[in-house]
Amino acid sequence: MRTEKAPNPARRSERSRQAILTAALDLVIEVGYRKLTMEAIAGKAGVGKQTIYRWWPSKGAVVLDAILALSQGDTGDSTLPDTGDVEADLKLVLRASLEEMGDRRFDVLYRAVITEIQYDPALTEEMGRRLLGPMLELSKDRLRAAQRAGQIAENADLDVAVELIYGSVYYRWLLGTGPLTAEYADRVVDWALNGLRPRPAG
Amino acid sequence: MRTEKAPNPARRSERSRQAILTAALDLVIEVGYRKLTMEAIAGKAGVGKQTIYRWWPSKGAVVLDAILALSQGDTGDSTLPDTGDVEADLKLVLRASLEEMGDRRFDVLYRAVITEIQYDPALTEEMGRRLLGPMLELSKDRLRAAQRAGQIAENADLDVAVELIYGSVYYRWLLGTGPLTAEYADRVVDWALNGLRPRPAG
Amino acid sequence: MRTEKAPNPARRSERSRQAILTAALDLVIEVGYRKLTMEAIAGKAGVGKQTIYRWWPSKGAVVLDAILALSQGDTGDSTLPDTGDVEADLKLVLRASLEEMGDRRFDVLYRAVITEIQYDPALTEEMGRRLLGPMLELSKDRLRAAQRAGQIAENADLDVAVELIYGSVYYRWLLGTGPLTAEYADRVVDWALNGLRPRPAG
Amino acid sequence: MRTEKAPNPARRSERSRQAILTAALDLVIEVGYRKLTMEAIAGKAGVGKQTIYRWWPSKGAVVLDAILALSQGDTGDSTLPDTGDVEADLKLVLRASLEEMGDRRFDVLYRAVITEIQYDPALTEEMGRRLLGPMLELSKDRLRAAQRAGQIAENADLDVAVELIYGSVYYRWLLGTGPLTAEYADRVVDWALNGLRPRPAG
DNA sequence: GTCTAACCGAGACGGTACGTCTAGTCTTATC
DNA sequence: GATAAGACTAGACGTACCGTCTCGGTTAGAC
Repeated sequence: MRTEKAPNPARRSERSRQAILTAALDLVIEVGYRKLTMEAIAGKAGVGKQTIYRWWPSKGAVVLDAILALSQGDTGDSTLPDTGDVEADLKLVLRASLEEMGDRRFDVLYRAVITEIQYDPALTEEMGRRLLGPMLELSKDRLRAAQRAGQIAENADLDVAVELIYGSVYYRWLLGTGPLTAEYADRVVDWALNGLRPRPAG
Repeated sequence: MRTEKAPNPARRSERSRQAILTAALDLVIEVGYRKLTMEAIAGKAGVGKQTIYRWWPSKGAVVLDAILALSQGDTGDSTLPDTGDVEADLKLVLRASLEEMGDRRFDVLYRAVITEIQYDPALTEEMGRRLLGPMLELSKDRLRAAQRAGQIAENADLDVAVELIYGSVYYRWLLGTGPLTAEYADRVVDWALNGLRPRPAG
Repeated sequence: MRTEKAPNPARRSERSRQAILTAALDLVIEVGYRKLTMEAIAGKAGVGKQTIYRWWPSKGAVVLDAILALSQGDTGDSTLPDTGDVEADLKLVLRASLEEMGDRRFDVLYRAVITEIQYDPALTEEMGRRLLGPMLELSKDRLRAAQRAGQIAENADLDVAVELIYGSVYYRWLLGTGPLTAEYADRVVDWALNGLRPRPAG
Repeated sequence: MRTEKAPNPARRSERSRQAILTAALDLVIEVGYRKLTMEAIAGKAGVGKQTIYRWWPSKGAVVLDAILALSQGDTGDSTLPDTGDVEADLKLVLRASLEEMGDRRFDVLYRAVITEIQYDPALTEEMGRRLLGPMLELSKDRLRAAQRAGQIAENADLDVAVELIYGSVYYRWLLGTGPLTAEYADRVVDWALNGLRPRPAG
């Protein structure tokens, strides 16, 4: 049996933890994920390397934690806007997402994490649980409200619906198959919603 | 002025080129992309490192080339099946894609390339031009045929349509937000197509 | 002015002191001096590292103390054997020394300390005062007795004499220039004594 | 069987070799052996660490090589002075040795190597073969000449003789049991030679 | 059919970062 | 206040690869 001699979290230095996350964030934005090194993080944070390795298993885990600390509360318990017009609301939200993706800092950060989760199931799970899951859930909530309002078919598959929408923009963003414009966001929402609307009796 | 002293492609050793691509492919599947090294490729291919650097700028470029060599002809001039039933045809095609994604070798290889293009615009361009573009075009061709057959609305936005479909499955595949089952492929096609069908007049 | 905040020796834990010295001794013999670490000593002694640093300035000081505790009393107030035959007595003593040097535990321990005093004058002083000085003194005492017995010249330089003898064996032992056999001990005593004997008048 | 993939000495960079030895020498004198690090040597020599590890197994091996390179030729094929008076000649030589030991650079360097050979048999062997052996041999040669000249007994044990002499001064030097003065050198030679002289017949 | 420049395999090189280890200090809770 | 425990900053360890740079040894047009 494996007895790794786990460190005692009660003794953990909050000051160091903060310094590491902040340094990681600053550096990944400054030099990019590929050129981000544990040594640089430790140096900038004024921390021994061992302190990083004690609490995180990898560079990717540090950066994911840093991002999560950043977006903490963003999706905490908020909801999407609900003006009564689901199409307008979704377009608004999606345009905001695209705008984020156009922000260099967001772009660098999220590409880093998404790159990393390709090779680390534990990170994938955490990413899904703490970031992507809540985000999709928000949209599903909005669609559910639309369902109750009769704007969307009773039997609509909301899981698929949100993935149609977000999948499209992530596809373009990650694979670079086309420009990420607000106009594109609108078209995606248009055609995705088009299939969700209640059918006239018949 | 930049005088790179470009190598003369006429003198390029075809034997070495093949050995490098084969070695890269074998190794990336064997040890994963992260642990793939230029030295290992050179060693396995029985080739000097310089020979690799002479013809490729980076590890990612080698692997992309290796993949492209693999899938050469796959999408060359073929078309998607056309049984007259666009829904069935697309489901068939999408199920096949998901099956590929479930194949460890494909999975490792494609994640490697997609990871890589996040940090290299030149690779992104090549990937889009030689792999993703043609793939999307095939589906659009099939949808155009469906349009002609009246199964899909005249004004349907086919660019968006194919990205709704492929975006969904790539989203799940890359972000790990859910299982990639054949049943899921069907649901995606169902709801994506649902919005594309011609509306009854009025 | 230097205010080191010296610890209060009155409160020193005798139990810890013993445990540390014992652990140090065991470990240095087990793994060798180079691989001996303060952490290992602390761990084996069931003692905090700080407790070691509080009472000893360095690893070498601990080991020297451990050795001194070991050989405590050995040279305390004893004398060398005196059978009346100074040559035989010295050979006996020197053979015993060589035998010790052949004992792995003694060897490891003493090499450790001798290594250490090369870089620490305080340790050198302590080593000389508590270990080497008394040892040389014993031999000088025996030679003085031989002088009184007329076996050794009145004017013989006893300081030099004992260093001729011990210097030879330490030289071989530390520099590895030849085997440390009993026969070698005899030859050393033979030729060293040879120059010390009283000259026939003239 | 062990196949370490040995480097090819033919390809060895002489420039790097020299730079490493010089840097090691400078640094060991500057900061002492204990604080000498491979990284510092590499840095000062303008060399990758791997280049050091490729050709030397340890820090001690580098320093020994550096010293050997220094004293190259010193003992190459030279002989000790021979004025006809063996006592005077040996005193001269021994005083010179003591003077060296008083030179801080020599002192630091030789203590480093002697420290090191306590833990590395391979270094001990090399040290003996290339440095100590030749040195002792020189003195033995001089004593042999004295034998031929009738100043030393026919049956004198020259191996023991030189070790009596050098052993004494190394003992004081390494164990710090007394001052290393020219006067001490004289006394050592006096009493060591005293036992070697031919006995008057009878 | 030579010549000769470019490519080739090999691998040493100067570097950078890795992840581990230990030093010596600092912190916390216990006795 | 000394202690056991152990987290902390610091920095060297020895290894792995990077991408560049020689080295001879082919090898393929140009003469």
